[in-house]
Amino acid sequence: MDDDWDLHAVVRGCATVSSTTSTTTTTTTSIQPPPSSSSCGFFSILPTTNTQQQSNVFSASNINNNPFESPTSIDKLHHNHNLCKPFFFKSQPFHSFQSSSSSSSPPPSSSFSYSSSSSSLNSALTQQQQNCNNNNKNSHHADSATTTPRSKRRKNQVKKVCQVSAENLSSDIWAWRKYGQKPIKGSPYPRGYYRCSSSKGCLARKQVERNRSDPTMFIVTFTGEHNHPAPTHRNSLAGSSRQKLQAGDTEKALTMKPVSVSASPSTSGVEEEAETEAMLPAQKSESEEDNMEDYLMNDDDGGVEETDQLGSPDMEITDDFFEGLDELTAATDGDSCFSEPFSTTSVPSLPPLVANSAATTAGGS
DNA sequence: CGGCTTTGACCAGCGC
DNA sequence: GCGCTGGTCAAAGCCG
Repeated sequence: MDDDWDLHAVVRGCATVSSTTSTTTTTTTSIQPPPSSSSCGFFSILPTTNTQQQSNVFSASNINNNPFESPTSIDKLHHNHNLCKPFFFKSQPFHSFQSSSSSSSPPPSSSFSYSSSSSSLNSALTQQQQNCNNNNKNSHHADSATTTPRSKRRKNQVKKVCQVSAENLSSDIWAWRKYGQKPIKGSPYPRGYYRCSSSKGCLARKQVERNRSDPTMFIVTFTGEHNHPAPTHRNSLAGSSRQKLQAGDTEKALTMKPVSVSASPSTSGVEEEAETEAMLPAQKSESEEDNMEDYLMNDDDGGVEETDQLGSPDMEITDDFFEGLDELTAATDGDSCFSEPFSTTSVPSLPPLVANSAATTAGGS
């Protein structure tokens, strides 16, 4: 009831990008087909360095597609980067930044970090780090978290937090279904809860929340792993559910401000809009698939992109962002995740995928 | 008809 | 042990 914006829409599409924010602005204008070459993955998981061990920070910059991709990709990542694969993130062009001092330099785009419960991020981070390590070693990492039937705020639960822009949000290849929304204390924006709808048994979940400081950006938290391969093709039905927003809406959405928690639910604007923007109906369609495939292919092939690509222009992370994340990342402090300043200036362009990412994934089969 | 969104209520974790 | 808050479930409604 109080929610101002509905995350759902956004989520649907973008699941992958987790971070928070995306710049809506960009979104609208900047939705372009991704250069195949750029291909980037969606997120890049970077192992933070040292001190932090592995609090992996993921930054989603642009996004494209899926955070969790097929295992293959992951493997590559692993081999190459030792990324944590807790969620099967695919690498995408994100910037990863580490935050050294919590808020020192804001990363340009989105950042990804593992965190456990929001309240105990610190511990969580620690654990996460451990998990990451384990994950790297075993690759099962997420199981524990995932398997948990209903894990409500678990300190140990492994979560990945990222900031994504609306664009990124929509770029997710996975299909997400919204199962809840709640107003969060301290935040004018409600948090949307999504679960992977690609597969019934999939434990992957995602939480989308707007950055308080920067409403244009979204904080996405991933929990659990996908127990199925990433959808290569999107179903028309999948996620299709309701996209009413159109370009015009988008603007509105963007315009939306963090109202007090009592905004009307239906507004759902932001997300939807974001999505909408991302996915222009016209663009979506087959081409999207093609692009997606290309994307994926590139990712797989290149694999490397994750790290460098990034160009994620969309995501600009500023102090504001951090401030907002502060709470979330408080724990990260040193570790963290958000630190490197990337220059996200150039946004690669979202693949058409983004457009419907929502549906995207799901269908596959 | 199937799937998704929305919303209220319930349950459980966490901090004090 | 209590209260608060978050996370999930389930029912109703809507849309393609």
